[in-house]
Amino acid sequence: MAKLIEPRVLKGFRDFLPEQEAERLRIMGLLAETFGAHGFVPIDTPILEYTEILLGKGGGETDKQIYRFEDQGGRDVAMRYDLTVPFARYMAAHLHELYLPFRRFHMAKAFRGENTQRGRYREFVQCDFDIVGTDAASADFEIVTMIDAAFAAMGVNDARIHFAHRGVFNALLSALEVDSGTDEVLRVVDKLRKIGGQAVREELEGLIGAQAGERVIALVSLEGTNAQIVERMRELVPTAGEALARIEAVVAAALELGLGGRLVLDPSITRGLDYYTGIVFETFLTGLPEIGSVCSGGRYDDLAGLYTKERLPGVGASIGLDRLMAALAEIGVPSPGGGAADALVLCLDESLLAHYHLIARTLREAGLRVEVYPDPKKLAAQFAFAEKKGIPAAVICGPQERSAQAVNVRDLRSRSSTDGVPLAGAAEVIRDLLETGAG
RNA sequence: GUGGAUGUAGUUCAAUCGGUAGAGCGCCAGAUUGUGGGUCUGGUUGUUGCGGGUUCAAGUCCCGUCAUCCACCCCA
Repeated sequence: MAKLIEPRVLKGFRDFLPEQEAERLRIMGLLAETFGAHGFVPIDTPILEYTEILLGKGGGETDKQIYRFEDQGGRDVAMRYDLTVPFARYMAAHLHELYLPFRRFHMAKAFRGENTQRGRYREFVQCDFDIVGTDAASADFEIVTMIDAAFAAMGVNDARIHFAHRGVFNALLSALEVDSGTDEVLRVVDKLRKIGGQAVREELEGLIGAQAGERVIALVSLEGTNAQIVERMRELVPTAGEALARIEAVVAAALELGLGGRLVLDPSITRGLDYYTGIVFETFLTGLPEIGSVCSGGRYDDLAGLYTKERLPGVGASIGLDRLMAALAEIGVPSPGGGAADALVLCLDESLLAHYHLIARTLREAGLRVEVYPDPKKLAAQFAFAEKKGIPAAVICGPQERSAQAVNVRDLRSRSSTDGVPLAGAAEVIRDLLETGAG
């Protein structure tokens, strides 16, 4: 016998069992609905791109993590490591077939060859949504409401959207006459919550000197209500008028729409990525902050500058679906679950197979999801199968019921049967059964 | 990529100084061939992640490797 190949999967890549995959599809469905309700349209792009398309924008670290190889035609190709860069190429390629402002969403897998950790995989699903072609505060705020609506749709009431504005930070740095190593400064500040104020102070001192470091710390440590923080920012960085006006507009809109409590102005949010130029977001679950941001994004003033001379400003964010689901599983946010089907037609006698499929079709026509068991196994085994698969009802029909044009309906949760139900009335009996169980 | 921890039955976990790998739960069969959650009886479960090495003898010690988790880095 040939030696068996071990059925293993690569580090950071995963198989999904039906229950997990169903849950993922369910959440993606909820997100698609939410996005659609805001006028966002779906797109897709290839997983594989010419390497030159993907490099260049990301910067050194992402370049190292990229999956790259030569294809069968000798082309230098790479797998997308996020959805934003391919989207930039997409906009440059199709600008003339589209319209502005363009709102799109894109839920798909991305790949990074970095080290794994809980909620961090090498193959992961991102759910991106962006509004391209406008600088308006309305678009910034719309992304906030979208994040809020998306988490609400998923049944997560635990999410806090932290946001800040790059402009405030840049204004402070230029007032301090820091013009080199600003990326470094951003990265250090980004770690504030993680490593603490003292560690950040020390690192900043080495980068830009003690005095400038103190001013930066003063800005990023601000706490209080959103309005209070804006006031203090105005005092600390008087030259950041435009950015502050944008922040105020978003804060005011959030207050008016009643999501003030879930939107937190947090000057320590900077985002390491250097293409952000305006507002930036990170979303945390209050029950599990250590898993990191489950939805991040921000405003960029030129999305596709590498591929077209058209200037395309935009704002968007991305939900890390795998990380989010890992977090929800850990916190224990219940998912409605729901069985694979509503009812299972049992098999008592192989010669009745056509009748079993007729019963199934009748029930399906009444709107139920029905599965037919193929083998005439012991009833106990068929019940156990249904239970394992999460099917709540069984339809039992032997020769006697068949001649009476009836079936027996069994509630697999209460283990009680309703015998002699006319076939025409079976759907209703099952529907009642489903409702009592749900309540 | 760097540093650290972990890896034993389907699952949760045990195994002393290196000395025949065990238990609960689950699973299978029967009491009960058309109605399974109870009880009883019997039974099953292992390349100890994988590959080498040391040893009379390795789950245990050593080296390598794969995977998971933690930190750094980066990020969703």
